[in-house]
Amino acid sequence: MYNHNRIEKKWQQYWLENETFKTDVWDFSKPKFYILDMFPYPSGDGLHTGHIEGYTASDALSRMKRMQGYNVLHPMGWDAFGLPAEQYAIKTGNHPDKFTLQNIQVFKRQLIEAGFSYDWSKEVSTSDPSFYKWTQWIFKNLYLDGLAKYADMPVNWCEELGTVLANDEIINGKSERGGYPVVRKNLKQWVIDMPKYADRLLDNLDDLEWPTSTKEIQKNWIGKSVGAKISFDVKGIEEKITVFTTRPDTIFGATFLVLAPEHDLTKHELIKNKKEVSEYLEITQTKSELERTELSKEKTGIKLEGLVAINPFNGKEIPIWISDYVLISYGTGAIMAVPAHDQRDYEFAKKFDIEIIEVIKGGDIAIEAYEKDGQYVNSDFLNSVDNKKDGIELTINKLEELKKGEKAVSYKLREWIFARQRYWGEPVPAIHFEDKIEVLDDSELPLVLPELEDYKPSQKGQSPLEKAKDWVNIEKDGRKGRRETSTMPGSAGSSWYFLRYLDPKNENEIADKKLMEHWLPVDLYLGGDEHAVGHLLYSRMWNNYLYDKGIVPVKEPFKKLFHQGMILGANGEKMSKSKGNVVSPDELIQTYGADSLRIYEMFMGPLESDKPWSDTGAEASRKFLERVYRLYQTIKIEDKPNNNLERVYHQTVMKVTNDYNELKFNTAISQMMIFVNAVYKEGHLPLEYAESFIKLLNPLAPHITEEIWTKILKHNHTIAYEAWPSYDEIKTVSDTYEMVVQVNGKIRGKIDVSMNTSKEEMENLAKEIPNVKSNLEGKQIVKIIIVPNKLVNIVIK
RNA sequence: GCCGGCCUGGCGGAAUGGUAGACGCGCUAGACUCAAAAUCUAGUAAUAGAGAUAUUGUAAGGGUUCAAGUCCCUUGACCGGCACCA
Repeated sequence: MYNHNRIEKKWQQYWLENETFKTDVWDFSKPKFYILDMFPYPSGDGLHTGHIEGYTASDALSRMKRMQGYNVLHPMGWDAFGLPAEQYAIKTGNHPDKFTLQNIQVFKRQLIEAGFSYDWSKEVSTSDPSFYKWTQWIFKNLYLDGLAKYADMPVNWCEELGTVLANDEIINGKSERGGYPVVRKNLKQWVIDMPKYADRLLDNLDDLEWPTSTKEIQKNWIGKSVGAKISFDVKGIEEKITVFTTRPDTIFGATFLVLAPEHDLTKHELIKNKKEVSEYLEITQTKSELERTELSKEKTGIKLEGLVAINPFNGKEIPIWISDYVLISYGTGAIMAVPAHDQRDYEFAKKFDIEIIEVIKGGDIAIEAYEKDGQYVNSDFLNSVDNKKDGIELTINKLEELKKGEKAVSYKLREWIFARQRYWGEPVPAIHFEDKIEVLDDSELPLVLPELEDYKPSQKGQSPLEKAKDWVNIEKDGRKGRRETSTMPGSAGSSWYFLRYLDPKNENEIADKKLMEHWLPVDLYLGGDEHAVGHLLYSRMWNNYLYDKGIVPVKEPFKKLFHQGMILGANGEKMSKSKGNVVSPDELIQTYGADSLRIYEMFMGPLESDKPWSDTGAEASRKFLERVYRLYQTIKIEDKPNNNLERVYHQTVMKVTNDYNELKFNTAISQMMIFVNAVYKEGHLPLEYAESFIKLLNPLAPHITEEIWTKILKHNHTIAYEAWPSYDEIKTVSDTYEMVVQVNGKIRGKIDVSMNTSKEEMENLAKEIPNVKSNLEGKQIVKIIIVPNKLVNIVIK
């Protein structure tokens, strides 16, 4: 039995005292490796098993890379501002300010006790003024460059949380935090113009080594559609109605237009049925987002009497309707409805008895809309065109000639709603003067969050900062103004924190340019997949923007991305307090030790999969480490070679090295187990192998290996920078192998032969095996397939 | 509805188109022990057989191939994302 508590404490202290893992970022003499973890928000719950999982993986890779001679940057910090941290504080009756600091202390202790090799001299916290000075500075620049705007627009309002929310913070019409209802509301709000970067965020994905699923999620979220904008004249008035459509070629089937309820024209004075229209608008406005998008519900709408649109090609009059199935936030907020070839328009037309004109043959429009390809009919100049692509192109060309339309793209990606009417965030560094808005000068940053006793959200849409009257009302150059009282969302600080680790104390810029040039991009970014459309999109956008400004030298911040899977409870369900299936890292470290916990979480299965927890499995990892420790105490370690172990040793070095690089820790561990089993069987261990094996195990079990390295192998300093073992690929293969003999693909025999036996010899040996012989009896050999150094397959008839 | 992923023993899982089940857990038997734990040894996909061996077997069905867990098609279950996006 080894005493994990004593050994682990001792080495954790040693690493801290000796600053073993402090990175000299200015040392450019070695190849760099920047390996980044998604930093946690410091809730009072402390670390959970999922944190340990991802952080162990990145830590193991960091430790190997150091031993391989890389200058490794492996930092950690705190996503300390934002809704999660603030909600947690409110829930537990604490002030977020001190509470956050307290929680950070707990997290840091836990990370140290797990044996992670972070360089704590690079620690950052998003709620620290010296950090958020630069968050505000980036915002200021976004504003000056027209990418941050104060605009009147429909936003997501959550009454319960007392704030607006971004689209990625809403799941199925409810707030991600707390699951409260969210409604659409028109409000003046700070937004960041994500759509402006939509194309680049899409195109750059091709160059990133990211999981395909994450790329797909981002592609879907950006939701690029190519089509056309078509402008319809409205009879008798100046205003036109512009619609966006991906199928301009179906325009001869457009039998009505539909406007979103929020569309400007719904308030036009020539509308005859104003009363009914405003009644309809009122009903739709009180609906929550969830109700409005209920798919199962029947379509509703109302016809605008007194206004008709004109088809630009044939002058046909087209009625105009309002319906909430058209969204103001997508395209132009108006569509041309082609009921014959769009199911939604079809349902609407059926319900309100509107004409349905078939323009593409192939379906039966008496039953349903036909949305596939086919020959054009009833379509004037398009009737002779035989495919969709040409039809669309020709239509757009004609529209352009008539000056009635043009090619257009539309995105689902919307503005990032950037303000929160909450206390715990970076103050937006802007002042509202009577005539205009101004952002603060660099010299006025950071704009420090005022201390407030009562920081709780109000339900009237006002920020708690309104209460800090002295702070809000200011006079500048003789003009009276009011500070913006909204704060920034949680994702603000996390959109650029990876830059700050390079140079966390720099007071003059985000980070020294030379450092950014050397260290960026992040070589490997590890974290959960729940940030696929939030943080991972925002930070890409900010980085692209900073690249455009010449501040950051790379377009994309994270070259390679990896998501660890979730660790589930033993019952296969997500760990949660209410289900009572949560396991606590503190307890596990106390019982089994950090090394055991690390080994177990890496051995459970592939890093990327969700895996259920098992108590016996955690115990088994402890037993493996015991077995290793016992091996070094009981087996004879001598400075002389052992041919019986040579092959398995080289195989182990090769497999462990390759698997670590690919984050396949489960198979690396099983190979180390195979090696240990082989050594026990042999009863003897050459010194070279003994030392190398401890190096191989060190990244996953750093404490026990440091102990063995110094106490048993008698070295007088840390193993952290010892050279990583090398292997000889030739020595990984034996000189004999088990040749498999198949008859018609079924195994009929196996025989040991020497490597590189000739094909003829292989065939002859195969035919001599009794069981093969009897299978061949009386049969005709059709073909013999020989795979050198592997197998013989005899095909018979 | 659209997009992506996944499905292998009792369990976690392993398998560059070439011996399915590595490694570990659990279980069974044995050694050690007064006994237990720990440790060690052997066994452990199913069916039949004392055994050699044979047959079946990677969600279901089909296909390609000398050879399929792996490639292709169809279907199903589960997980995730988006969803009245024109």
